[in-house]
Amino acid sequence: MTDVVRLLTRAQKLLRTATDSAMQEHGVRIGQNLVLEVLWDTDGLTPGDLAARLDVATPTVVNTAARMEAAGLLERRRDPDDRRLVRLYLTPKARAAEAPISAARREIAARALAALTPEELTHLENALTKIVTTLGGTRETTR
Amino acid sequence: MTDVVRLLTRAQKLLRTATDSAMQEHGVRIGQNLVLEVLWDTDGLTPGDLAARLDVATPTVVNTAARMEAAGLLERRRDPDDRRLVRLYLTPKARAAEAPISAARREIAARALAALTPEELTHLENALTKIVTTLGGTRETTR
DNA sequence: GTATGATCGTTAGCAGGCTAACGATTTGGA
DNA sequence: TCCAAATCGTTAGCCTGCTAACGATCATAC
Repeated sequence: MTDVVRLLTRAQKLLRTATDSAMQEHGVRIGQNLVLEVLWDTDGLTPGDLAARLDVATPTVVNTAARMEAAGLLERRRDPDDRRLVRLYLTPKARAAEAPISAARREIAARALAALTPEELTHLENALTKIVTTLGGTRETTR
Repeated sequence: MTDVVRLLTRAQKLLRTATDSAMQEHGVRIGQNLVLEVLWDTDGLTPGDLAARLDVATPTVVNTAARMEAAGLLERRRDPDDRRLVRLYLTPKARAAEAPISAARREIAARALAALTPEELTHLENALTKIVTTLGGTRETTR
C-alpha cells in the first residue's frame, strides 16, 4: 500500500525534475510553463482564472506571473471594465516559445512512458483516474 | 501521453495534500515525516545519510532538521570521532508519535487505493516501476 | 444615493525543494 | 610532518506551493 504511494511520489519527482531541467533550456521554469500552457490557449485571463484552471492557489499564480513579467514573458493590464481584475497577456517572446517548449514536454512524456505497452498505459490511466476520483479531485471543468 | 503525466501529477498532489493535512493533526509536516520514518528505524544518522536515503539534497534535510529541533522532535549532536559530522537523535516526543503517525499514513494509502482491485494495484505498481527505471531513478540501496 | 457585503489581487510569512559558495575538519601524500 | 585535497554541514538565494490578512473596487439592498 504505502510502497505504491512512495513509488508514485518518486515517479512524479523524476518527471518533475526532468521537465524542469528541459524547460530551463528554453529559459522557463516548470511553474511558469503551466501558466504558459493555459495562456497559449486563451490569453488575457486573470490570476484567479488561472489559479482555478491550474488547481493552484491565487497567490501562487500572482507570484509566478510577477517572475514571468520580469522575464518579459507576459504583461499585466488592469481590466478597464472592472478595475479589481488584472488580465495577463503573453508577449511575442512567450508566443515564440510555444512550439519548442511543447515539443520538449511531449518528448519527455513519451520518453518516460516508452517502456509501457499500450495496454499498460491504459491500465495506468484508469488506475490513476480512480485514485484522483477517490481523493475527491473532481476537477470541475464546468464554470 | 502528456495527459497521463498530468494525471500522475494530479494524483500525487492529492496524496501529498491529504498526507500533509493528516500529519498536521499530529503536529508534524510532511517533510518532517519523511525524516521521522527513517530515524524511527535507525537513529543517529547524519544529514548526508538522510539526504541519500530520502533522495533529497542535503540542505533540505538540514533545514527540515532545524525546524524539527525547534519543535522538540530531535537533537543534533556533533560526532566526537569526526567533528565534521552531525548526528540526529530523536526525542521521546518523536518516539511517541511513531504509532499514530504511521497508522495515519497507512490509512491514507489504503483510502487512496481503495477503488483498485488487487490486479489493478499490481499493474499500477509495475507501470510506475517502469517509469522510475526509465527515468533513471535506480535508487541505489547498496553502499 | 449610500452603506454594506462580496470579490478581486497583493503582501507577508511559512514549508519544502534545489544549486552554489563557504568554513571547518579530516585524510593522504610528499 | 605538513600541505593539499576531499568531505562534511551550513548559509544564501532562488522557485513553487500554501494560508491568512489586507486594501481596493464593485454590486446590492435599503
